[in-house]
Amino acid sequence: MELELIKSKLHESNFRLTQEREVVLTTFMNSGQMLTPAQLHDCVKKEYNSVGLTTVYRLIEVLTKLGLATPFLIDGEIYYTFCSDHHHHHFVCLDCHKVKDIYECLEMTHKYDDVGTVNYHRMDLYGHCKNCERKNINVKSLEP
Amino acid sequence: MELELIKSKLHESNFRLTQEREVVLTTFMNSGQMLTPAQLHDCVKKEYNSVGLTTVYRLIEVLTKLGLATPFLIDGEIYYTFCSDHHHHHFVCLDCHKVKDIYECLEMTHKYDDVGTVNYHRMDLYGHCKNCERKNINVKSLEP
DNA sequence: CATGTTAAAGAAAATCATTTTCTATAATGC
DNA sequence: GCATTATAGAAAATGATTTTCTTTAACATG
Ligand SMILES: [Mn+2]
Ligand SMILES: [Mn+2]
Ligand SMILES: [Zn+2]
Ligand SMILES: [Zn+2]
Repeated sequence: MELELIKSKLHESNFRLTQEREVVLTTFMNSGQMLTPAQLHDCVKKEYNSVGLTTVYRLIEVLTKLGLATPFLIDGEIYYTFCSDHHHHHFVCLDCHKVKDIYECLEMTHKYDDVGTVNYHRMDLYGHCKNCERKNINVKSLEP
Repeated sequence: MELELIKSKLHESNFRLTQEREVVLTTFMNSGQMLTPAQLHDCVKKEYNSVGLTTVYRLIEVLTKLGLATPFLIDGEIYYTFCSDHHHHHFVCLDCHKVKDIYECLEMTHKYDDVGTVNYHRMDLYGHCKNCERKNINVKSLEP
């Protein structure tokens, strides 16, 4: 999903397209991983300097409301990842925190009619991405 | 899952079975819903009085480590529900916060080998339980 | 391209959930 | 019982997030 499309979505909802938002949004989208607000703030500071942490919090709030950011609760910490607003699932690497979208959905929702009305569902897979797998093998091979 | 089994699990891990823990644990298990630590504390106070909030926090921490409590992130709040430690999925009612276990699992994990190694997954269904569905229909029928 | 309107930025302060500290108590094993 | 040690609970500390307030800049309008 490209920046221009997101910008038009913000625009549609009467949010202004400030320079700060564009900077944070670009960093967030390009990271490909889940980040805490503080981590995102750090990433932004590396490239551009001085965007307030408050501004980062506020953008994450806006994106979450619009369905463009998804929160993950890992070990008591809340992380966010940028997301398109079409339904999909996620694979999260527990090492590097990279997130991969999984667009296959078994649409199993209807199978659970007996519990009540299912409005939506989410499925998260947790593990280790191929990149980190490789690294971990190399680390192990160095052990005594 | 009955109380005695949980108690033996705690015991195995060298946790002491205090009166306070038994009280909080019983309340937690019987609630059938997800609760914030503060909400659980309130529930406990209704029946027995005076168990410290700190104690509630500590029990939730212990249970989570043992895989006997599952956290849910709903609208920025972290809720916990008591859980058996066998893999299963959940249906959460967005009205009353009751949680239903779903023991069917499609074991689809292997299908996603291409993203990396999947250690575990979770699937959560969100909606409205039959009880709340009924209530909501009644409420609607009262509208002008 | 002014200009008025208003959302948003940022700094500082406030809030509030959670954790830590410390002492007294009670659970456990012998 | 008795010694050992984890835990309860009160109070304080911490720290993430939110709120407040003033200044700035985005946007619509003509
Ligand atoms: Mn996504
Ligand atoms: Mn469960
Ligand atoms: Zn990885
Ligand atoms: Zn319900």
